[in-house]
Amino acid sequence: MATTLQGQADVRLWNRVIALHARVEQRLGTVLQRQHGLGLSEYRALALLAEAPDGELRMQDLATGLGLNQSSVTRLVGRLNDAGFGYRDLCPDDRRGVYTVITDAGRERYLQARPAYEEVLTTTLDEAEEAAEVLAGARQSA
Amino acid sequence: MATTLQGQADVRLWNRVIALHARVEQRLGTVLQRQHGLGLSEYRALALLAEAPDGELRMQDLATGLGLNQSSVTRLVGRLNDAGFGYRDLCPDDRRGVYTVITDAGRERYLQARPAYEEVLTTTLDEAEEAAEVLAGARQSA
DNA sequence: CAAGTAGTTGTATGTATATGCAAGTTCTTT
DNA sequence: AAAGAACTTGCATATACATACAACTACTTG
Repeated sequence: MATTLQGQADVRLWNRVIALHARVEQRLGTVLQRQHGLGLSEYRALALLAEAPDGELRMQDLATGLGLNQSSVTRLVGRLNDAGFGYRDLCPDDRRGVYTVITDAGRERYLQARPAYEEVLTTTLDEAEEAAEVLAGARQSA
Repeated sequence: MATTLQGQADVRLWNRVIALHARVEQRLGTVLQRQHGLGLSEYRALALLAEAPDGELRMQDLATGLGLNQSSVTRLVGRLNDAGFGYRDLCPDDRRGVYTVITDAGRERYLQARPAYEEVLTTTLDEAEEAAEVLAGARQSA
């Protein structure tokens, strides 16, 4: 129950991960929203779908792939639907299952947004020299 | 505007950071909430306050320290207030400023929760062998 | 074998909440 | 007096948790 040395080292390490994560995600979100009208989760869902075979995934797979709740994915896919970036399709062999399929418009928007995403990411990681340190991981060495 | 090699490498790296972040934060949040009745942001705010000189910080400093918005901090501090873990105090030299001061109850709850926080963190990082990889940072080497 | 029953899995919906953005208020500084 | 800073408040929204429902699976019982 006492706080261990390893524990405290992990806390410090994790604090830096959190800070880096917050900064990067915030910037990515802002740029995607302002320049491409896409939320971060929506962008990532499109990315997963675009790279999936036949451009379709089941809700569950999207959920785990995005690190989101199943209910969150239901709503996320709803938004993609409303925006015309995807549509639902029934699973023929398991009628409980639902596929989300990316549309051409979805693919197009994804491809339009991708360069901005990558650029912001690279820039921000470069900028945070700390990133090198953090990712260099002082963990095992503690 | 094209997607660069560095860009794609960064995307893959970042995807792993995101996944690790989601897993760790989710577990930390669950344990703190269930076992200690504390949200993750509240716990971290208490941690910052507990370690600050005189146990007090200005809203701004809390905001940047937590990676949160000013408005979010206003409400977060409101919750700490309601829970009896902190209170507001006016800044004598700049009457726009507001200090949030941690109470004894706040310190106590923080100290109670800390071992769980550290243990979950260490366990989850250990568990994710991937973490070693991720934190080993394949960034510059790409 | 057919039909019913129990338990599990895949999604969707109701509801609560934490967060962000934009605008407003009070104080400071130049 | 004007500009800016620190905080608060109104509002919108994305997310999580609990719950509900439909479909599938495995047994049991007639």
